Amino acid sequence: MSITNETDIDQLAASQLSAINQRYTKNRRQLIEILLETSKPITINQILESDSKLAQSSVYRNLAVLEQAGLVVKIITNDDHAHYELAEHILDHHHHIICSPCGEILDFHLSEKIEKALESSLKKIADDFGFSIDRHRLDLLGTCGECAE
Amino acid sequence: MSITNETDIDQLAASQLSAINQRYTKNRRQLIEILLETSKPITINQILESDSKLAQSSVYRNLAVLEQAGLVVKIITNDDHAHYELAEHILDHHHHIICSPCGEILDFHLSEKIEKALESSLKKIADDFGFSIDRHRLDLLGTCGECAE
DNA sequence: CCTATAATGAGAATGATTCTCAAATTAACA
DNA sequence: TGTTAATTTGAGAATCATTCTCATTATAGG
Repeated sequence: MSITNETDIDQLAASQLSAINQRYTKNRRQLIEILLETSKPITINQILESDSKLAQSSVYRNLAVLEQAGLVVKIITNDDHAHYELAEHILDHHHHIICSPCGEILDFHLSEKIEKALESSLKKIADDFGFSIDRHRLDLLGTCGECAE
Repeated sequence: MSITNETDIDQLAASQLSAINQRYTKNRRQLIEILLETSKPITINQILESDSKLAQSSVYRNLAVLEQAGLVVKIITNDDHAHYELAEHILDHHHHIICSPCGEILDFHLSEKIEKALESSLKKIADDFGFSIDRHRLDLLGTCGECAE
């Protein structure tokens, strides 16, 4: 269900970007690559620290463009810095376990059974509220082993 | 399961504040009252607009204190402004349905059955990751009826 | 009523993010 | 493979929610 082939992702990225009249430039490709290499959501600072020569303003701008294109998801927590990762149709549907002290975010998966039950519940609830739903998100907030010491 | 009696909340607030060596002052009581009156999470601007004469810096400071005392929860979304509401042992355990266009947040409840199933799943996952968990949060992201028009 | 300590309010400082604009790059076509 | 028009880029300035500072005010406990 997840896409790992780089060519496929390039095609996907190009097509989703062109759908919103945006180009798949070298900078944007590099961002996709960095996110692909990382197994967890990362901050803009982490992207800038990875010797990528990307300008800060371009990273902000391009992550916003990639988010609009539906390729990237911005994750906001109580941490000062937003985290970014690839969208779920590229990775796969998952949730986040967040360490409040250090801000680190890791991905986890729910069993298919619970995920399904949850989704059908949520659908009903959205109807009751007259909302159309884009997605749901489930976060676990706590303290990782390292920060607990 | 939820507390609605104002006297009870005052006692609870006083006791949870004193546990972290903080006083239950007039300003802090007023914040609790405002949050109690509102049925949904609100922003600091909304608090300031409610003719409460509270100083902006005090509202920020006191909401942080109330959060540390475990009386108030700060809700961060993609909206620019954080939202605040009373903690779950005062209201009750619930989740949020968020309208991305307008930023409004409403509370919803999951059936007890699904909530239980979810909790036991999450407990296992936290163990696997070596995390100690404070809480989980589940958000529905979409567009409310009004914004859809 | 005193005194020590904590809380308050006004405004300054911080810092992540967004905006601006001249220079560089790209797409499309001849 | 030039030429041109439109988009993207990068450096730094601007924005704005939030946090900090500090003199003043309120509070708890003798």
